[in-house]
Amino acid sequence: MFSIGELSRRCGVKVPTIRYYEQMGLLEIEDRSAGNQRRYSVDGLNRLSFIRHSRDLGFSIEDIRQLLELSRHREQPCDDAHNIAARHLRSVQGRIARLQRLEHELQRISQCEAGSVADCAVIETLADHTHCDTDH
Amino acid sequence: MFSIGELSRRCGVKVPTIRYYEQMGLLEIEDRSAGNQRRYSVDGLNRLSFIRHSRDLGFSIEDIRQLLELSRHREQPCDDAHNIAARHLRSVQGRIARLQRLEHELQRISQCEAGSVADCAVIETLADHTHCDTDH
DNA sequence: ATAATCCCTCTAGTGACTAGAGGTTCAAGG
DNA sequence: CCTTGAACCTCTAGTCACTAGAGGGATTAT
Repeated sequence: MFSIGELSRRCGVKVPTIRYYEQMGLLEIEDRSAGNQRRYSVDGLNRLSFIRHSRDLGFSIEDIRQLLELSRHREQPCDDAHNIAARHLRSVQGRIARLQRLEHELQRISQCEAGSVADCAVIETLADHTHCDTDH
Repeated sequence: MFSIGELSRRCGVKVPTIRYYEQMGLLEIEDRSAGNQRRYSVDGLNRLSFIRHSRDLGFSIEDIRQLLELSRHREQPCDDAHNIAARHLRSVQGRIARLQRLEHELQRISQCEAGSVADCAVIETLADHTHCDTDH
């Protein structure tokens, strides 16, 4: 049995975050000490690792709730899991594309060699969208 | 003089968002109608365009506050503006790099051809970090 | 027994909005 | 001039995934 602090150290998830996941219904407390402190088994540890890893990969709490539910039914088809992952992948790709457009524009306007605000491309471009290369 | 609704249409910023920018101290109201409604001049329109464009480029409200302040002093050197833009560019690049690692990993685990949860790479990988290629 | 560390619950704050309640003002048509 | 409907006003609360802090109780090592 682990205390919440031990679980925290083993999974690399902060203590208040563990309590937050519990509140969100991702992680049940299996037991309490006589003095009302949370006690976890290796099951809890595995479940929290799953949650942490999913969060690292950018899945939302809601996605994780569904993925956890799916993972409990080992004989079911895994299409739903694939759909969740595919949707998330598309969202990540969309964000990358958008950020790359921003990167391009920021690089361009950062090349300004002006000395004063009056001629500065950064300020100028922000004030007037027509100075931009791409949409964003 | 424009009403807040006109400003909204011209700048493509929603009405509550304009009021939010005002509350954040980015946009002052220049005038009010007899019945207490906001009235803006072309100055307000330019300022809101600046704000909107900066937001489109991903600058934070705090960054925009500083950029707006800088843009008022046309004779000052523009090093500060460049620093803000450069810092933001680095942050965008960092986010791109991280998202690309996620993309890679999500693509990899999405290639799973298993039919059931028991053998599904998506679920498997989430449960066990050692199945990953890269850090994230 | 005591001190240090851990843990408990509860509330509120973050950023950049968005939604809604409940009421007032404006502009156009009759 | 009067009515109607759209637009406007302020204020509060909700979003997401945490994080910080207050004010207390439990556990563990000495």
